Amino acid sequence: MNKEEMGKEAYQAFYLENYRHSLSHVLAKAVIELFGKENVQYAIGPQIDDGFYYDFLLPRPIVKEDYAAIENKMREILKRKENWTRKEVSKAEALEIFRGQKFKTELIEDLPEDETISTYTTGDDFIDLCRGPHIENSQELLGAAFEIKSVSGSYWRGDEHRDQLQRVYVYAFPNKDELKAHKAMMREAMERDHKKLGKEMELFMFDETAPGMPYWLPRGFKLFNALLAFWRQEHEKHGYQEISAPQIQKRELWLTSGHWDHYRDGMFVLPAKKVAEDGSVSFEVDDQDTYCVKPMNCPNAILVYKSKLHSYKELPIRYSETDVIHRREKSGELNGLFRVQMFRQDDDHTFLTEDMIEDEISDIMDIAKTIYGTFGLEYVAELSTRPEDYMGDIEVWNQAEASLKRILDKKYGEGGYEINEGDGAFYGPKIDLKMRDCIGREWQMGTIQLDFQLPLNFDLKYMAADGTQKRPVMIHRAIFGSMERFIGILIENFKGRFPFWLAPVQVGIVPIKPEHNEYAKQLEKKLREAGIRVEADYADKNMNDKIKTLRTYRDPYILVVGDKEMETGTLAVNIAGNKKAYGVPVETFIAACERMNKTYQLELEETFA
RNA sequence: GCUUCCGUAGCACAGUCGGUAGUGCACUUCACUCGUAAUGAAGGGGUCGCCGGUUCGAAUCCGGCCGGGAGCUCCA
Repeated sequence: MNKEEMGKEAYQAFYLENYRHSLSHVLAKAVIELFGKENVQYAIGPQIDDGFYYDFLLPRPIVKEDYAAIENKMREILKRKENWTRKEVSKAEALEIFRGQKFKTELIEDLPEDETISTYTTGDDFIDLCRGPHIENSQELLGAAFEIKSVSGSYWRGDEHRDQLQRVYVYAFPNKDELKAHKAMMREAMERDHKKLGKEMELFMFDETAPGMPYWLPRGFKLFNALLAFWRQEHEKHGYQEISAPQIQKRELWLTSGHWDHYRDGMFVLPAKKVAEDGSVSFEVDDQDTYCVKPMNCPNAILVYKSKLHSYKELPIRYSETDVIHRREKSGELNGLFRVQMFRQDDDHTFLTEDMIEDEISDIMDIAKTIYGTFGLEYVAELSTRPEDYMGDIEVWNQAEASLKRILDKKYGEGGYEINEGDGAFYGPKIDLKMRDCIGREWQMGTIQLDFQLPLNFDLKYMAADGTQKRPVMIHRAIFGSMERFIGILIENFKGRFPFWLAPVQVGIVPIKPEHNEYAKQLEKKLREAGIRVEADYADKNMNDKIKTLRTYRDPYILVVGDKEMETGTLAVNIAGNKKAYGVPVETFIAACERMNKTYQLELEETFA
C-alpha cells in the first residue's frame, strides 16, 4: 500500500508503527551485541504509544549507566545501513533457526501448523521472528529520535508465575522535535503529580504506620466535603437515600456474602482472642468471634433492606453509602491516592425488579453524564462479561449480559462502547466508565455492576403485585469509583487549580498592614456568611510572604486590602495567582462567588462587571 | 508478591576514600510596616527509616525488615 491509497493520517500512523517496530529490532540486536548472543534470551518487542519496548532475559540487570552504551550501539547499527530481508519459513525451519531461544521457540510452537511464519534478518547476524512489516534498510531510521526511557521487570506473557524479564522502554519518534515535545509532556505530567501537589497544598498525607491509608488534612478535607456535598445533592434528585453502617462485622456475614471465599486475601481480618487455662493469650481465626473489616458496603445495604418486608411499589430502593472501607493490597501496588488500602466509595446498592433494570441503568448513566460533565471529563463505557470463577446460573448471566448490551447499544450506539470479555465480577457482569484527563491519560472511575448472586445468598424478597414473594435484583454502582482516587485524578487534571466551587479555600485575604486587619475581618465575615470558604492572614509580616503562601495553596482569589480598599470599599483581586482586577465592589465580588458555587461552573470568573 | 531505584531537619537537597552532619526554603526572635512569588540580622531544630553484621570507628560497606517511586501482575 502507498501513501495515496491510505490517506495521510493512516500513512503517518503506519509509518510511525513501522519505525518503532523496526527500532525495537535494532534494540534487540544492540543488546545481543553488547551482552553476547549466548547470554541473551530475547522475547517480544512491540511498539507502544510513545515508542516501543523489548523484553529480555539477561545475566545481569540493565542499569542507568548502560543506557548510553545501548543507545550508541543502536546508532552504530543504524549507520551500518544494513538491509532487512523478510523470509517465509516452515514451522520446523523456524524452530531450527531459533534453537536455544526459549521464548521464540514457545511462540513458534503455539502457532498453528499451517501458519506462514516470517522472519526478518537485519544485516547478516541478527534474525527475529516477526510478522512485519518493516523498513527495507536501516538507513531509513537514521533520522529517527529515540531515547531509553526506563527498564523494569515484566513477566513473560504477563504471568507472574513465569520468567521475569527485563523490559527496556524506549521513547521513539520520527524526529527530534517530536521526542522533545513528548518529553516536555512527561515533565508536565510530573508537575501535576498529585502526591507532589497534595503535599504542597496540604491536602493529604500518609504515615508509615498506615500504608496506603490517607490522612485528609484540613484543606484536603474541605475539598473532600465540597465534592461529597455536590454528589449528595445530585443523588438526592434521583431518589437515593444515604445510610451508614458498621465498620467491622463477624465473619459469618462475609461467609454468607461469599466474600470470605472469593475475596479473603483482600480483607483485613481481626482474629479472636483466646485465653488458655494457663492464662496464655493467643489470637485465632475461628467461626464465632472473628471479625472482618469491611472491604465493601454491599452486605450492610442488604441487611438494611432485609430489616423489613418491601412491596414492589417501593422499588427501586437505593441505599447509598460513603463509609470508609479497607482492602488489603499487595505491597507494590500502592500509589498515592490512586491505589490505597483505605478509601470511600461513592457507593450505592439498588434493589429492583428485572424489568426495572434498563430504566435504572439509564438513569445511572444520566447521573454519570451530569457529574463527569461538571468536571469537563470525557468518558467511555466498557462492558465486562462473565469471568471464569463466576458464581450462579449461567442462564442468568447470559440474560444479564444481553440486557446490559441492549442498554449500551441504546445509549452509545452499537460499537460505541468497549467489551472486555471475562472481566466481570464473580457475582455479575459490569459496566465500567473510563475517563480521559486533560493530558490524555485514561482512568477507570465509575462502575455499574449487576448482581444476581447476593440476593440469592441473603434470600432477599419483595412482595409482588400478585401477592407472591419474589426475589429482587441488585445493582452496585459508583460514579467517582473511590473518592480518594477521584480526587487524585482531579488534582492532576486541574493541576491543583480547582474550579471555584471545589477549591479547598476559595478566597484568601491579605491585609497589607496591621491597621488593615479590622477591615479584613469584616470582609472575611461577609464572605463566610455568603457561604464562601475564606481564610485571612493577620500575621504581622511582609505582604509578599502572605501572598506567596496563599499562592502555594492555590486559593482561586487572593484579596489584597490596604488603604485604597478601605477608603473606596472595593477590592484588589488576584485571580488564580496571576491576573489582577482592581476596584471591584465587594458586593459584585461576592455575587460572582455565590454564582460559581451555585452553578458549579468550571471557569473562574475574571471580570467583575 | 516480583524486578529495579530510593529513604539525611517540616519541605527540597548536598555530604569525596568509612573519622559521629551541611545548604536553601519553612519555623522562632528582633528590626523593617511594606501594593501582588523570596527585607535584613540572629536563633532553634537531625539516634542520617529500623534492626543486626563487618570495622578501632558506619549516614557511608554487607544482610534482613519497614516505608516510598517506576514498571509487571492485580484493582476502585
